[in-house]
Amino acid sequence: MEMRRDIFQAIADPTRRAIIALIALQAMTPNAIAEHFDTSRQAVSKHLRILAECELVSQAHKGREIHYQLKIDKMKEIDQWLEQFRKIWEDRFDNLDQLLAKMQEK
Amino acid sequence: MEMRRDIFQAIADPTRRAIIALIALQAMTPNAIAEHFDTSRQAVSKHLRILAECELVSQAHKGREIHYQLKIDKMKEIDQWLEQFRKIWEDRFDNLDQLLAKMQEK
DNA sequence: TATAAGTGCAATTATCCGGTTTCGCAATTT
DNA sequence: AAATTGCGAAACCGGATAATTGCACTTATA
Repeated sequence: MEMRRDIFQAIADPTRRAIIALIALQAMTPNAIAEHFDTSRQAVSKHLRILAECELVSQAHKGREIHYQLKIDKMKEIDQWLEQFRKIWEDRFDNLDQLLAKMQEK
Repeated sequence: MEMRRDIFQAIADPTRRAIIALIALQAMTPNAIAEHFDTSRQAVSKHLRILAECELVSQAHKGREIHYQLKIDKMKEIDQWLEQFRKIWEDRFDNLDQLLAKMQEK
């Protein structure tokens, strides 16, 4: 029943996106994270589990606390997927640029 | 009716991501798109409906055919969301860069 | 040692999602 | 006019999801 998750599914949930942003700069415990949302600690824990399955977070155990932090490098996968589209919209921008240049010549 | 969808949910499904890539450069009909997948035309139609709800595709009616094309600009929304993380990983790269520079000084 | 705090896991439930099948409608072809 | 083609909508189904609740385990504190 361990479903194969990927990073795109991970960021589909708005709460998960908020968590990702929250722990991007500094590690946080599940309890501390849960305080930022209108949901239970267990629900946050589940989200963290999903993020961990996608290797999007790292865990640092300190006594009975567990500090979660975003593995920022993993986010580059989204960036890489976007690359194909970025090429297109940049090309179109260039074309528009050239068109404007031609119009100015006349 | 369901205004509950956003672009992140749209790209969560792998088939939808493939459709997006397929119609990024040129408009295609549902039938033509469906030929690229191991699924029915109706299923593709459902995906296109979801993409349309997110304003990710444009429709051009030609007789009884409907040509769908990706609204590439909408993809920039993902890019904008990534911006916050791009800053972080670029900063870390800079730090690493400076660290390497210092090490070479000695 | 007894209690409290921090956490993960299991069971439950209501909802959502993606697919198929069937159907109806409009545009084209014969 | 009749048959075909292209399409979306509705009904349905099995599996996935997200949230809650209850519990068990470990670590810290009284």
